[in-house]
Amino acid sequence: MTAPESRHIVSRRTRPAKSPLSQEAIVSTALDLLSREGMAGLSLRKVAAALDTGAASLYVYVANLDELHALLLDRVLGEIALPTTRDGDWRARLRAVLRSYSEVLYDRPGLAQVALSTIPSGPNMVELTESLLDLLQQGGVALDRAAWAVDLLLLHTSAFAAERDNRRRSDDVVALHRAQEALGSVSAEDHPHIHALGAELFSGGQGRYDWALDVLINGVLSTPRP
Amino acid sequence: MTAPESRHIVSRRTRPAKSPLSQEAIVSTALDLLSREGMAGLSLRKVAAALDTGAASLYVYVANLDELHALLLDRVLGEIALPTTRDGDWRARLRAVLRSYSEVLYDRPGLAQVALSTIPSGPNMVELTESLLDLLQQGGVALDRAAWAVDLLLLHTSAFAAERDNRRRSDDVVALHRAQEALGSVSAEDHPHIHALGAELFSGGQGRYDWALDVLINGVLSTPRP
DNA sequence: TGTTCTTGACGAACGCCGTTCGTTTGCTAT
DNA sequence: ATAGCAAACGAACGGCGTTCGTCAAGAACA
Repeated sequence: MTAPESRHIVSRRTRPAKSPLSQEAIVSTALDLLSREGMAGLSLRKVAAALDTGAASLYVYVANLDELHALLLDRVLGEIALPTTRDGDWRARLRAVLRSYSEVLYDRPGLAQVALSTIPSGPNMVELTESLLDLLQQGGVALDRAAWAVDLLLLHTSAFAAERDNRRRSDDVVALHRAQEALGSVSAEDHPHIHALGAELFSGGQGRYDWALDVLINGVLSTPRP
Repeated sequence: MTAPESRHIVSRRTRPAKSPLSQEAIVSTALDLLSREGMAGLSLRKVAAALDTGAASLYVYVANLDELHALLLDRVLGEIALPTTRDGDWRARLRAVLRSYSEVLYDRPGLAQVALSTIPSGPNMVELTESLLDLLQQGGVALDRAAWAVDLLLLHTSAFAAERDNRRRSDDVVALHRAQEALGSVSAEDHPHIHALGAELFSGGQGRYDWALDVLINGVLSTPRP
């Protein structure tokens, strides 16, 4: 018997096996599917099937697909390793948090796109935001500037993860090749810079990410808010 | 009679009215639909219907929906106002080009997302890339650094446009409100920075964009490539 | 205990979607 | 005139998110 609160979601948990369907169970199952097949292979119907029920049943716990996406995102954000100390190099810690954020997104194909099309408000996002604000503060960034900087850093990192994610999709491998050919075969007269660069335009993996992050941090440190 | 090339797509243009269906016509029609209803209201079936035909007919000129998206994107990039002079303030010109890029994406709801999930290789993208490389060069940025910077600037601007785009969707207006409440009601003890910021976390429209762009430019200028 | 009320579960259906297949149509070149 | 062939197209396949009406089971109450 559960507590006899006047009236509230009580969700008979008293059943033994065959998990009684809950938002948690739905998100967990969806996360499984996501890790294995990516966003493309994630649908309410498939999640429901994995839970051995019909899609309509999910709507008791989840308003719609978008909400499920947001829940997935916040769940995943919980895996980010947040700094446990305030000693030493704040910049390294900031880099580590953002790298962790990036990896966590990248590990779930398509999730980075969700991060870019969702306004997150889950508890883990709150935690992450607070951590980043603190790190910037440690770096001497004033709080109002840090507010904008956090948004910028997260936006950039999400976009970077999404780009990396795209490049591994087999469709886009073809597109990448097309792009390399298109940019590699321009005339030296019409497009001297591109011509001079050649394959350089597509170079750089991890190094490029690190550089971009330093660009942002340096920029934040040297650009006061209006 | 058309030129008697041995064998090639000849596409009987000899018909008078009722446009004979071509990639150009398809992209134009899709662009109409896009501007009016956004990406959400854009489907091969609707484009085909607007052309008074069936969806299957489009596959002669367009490999699939993704390719149509890429074609749309590059077509739209053609509207960007590229600089016509190399005199004066290169920074202002760079800002103007990127602002133009951003506006052009923002005017078509959902197109910014496409820019983030497509590896573009169309002629207008080539032109834009060359322009940006040139602008950075004018600012004294070495070519190899500029190559990475162009990618970073475009990625950031696309992401920013996508974020702005999201915020206007009615669904996300609700989500935004939820986020404001979630961040506005945290305890001062657990999350002192967020608490101190309050509504500040959501402030800033154009000013925020301008600041972010300056962050990037300053960062690029002060961060050498490894 | 018996009866009503509430709410989770769920099958079926609606209206979309991208893409494929097989066929028909109409021009071109022989 | 006819053969060849690319374009056009109708129909269908399998998938999707979401809604609706119904059913069943536990809760609340008499």
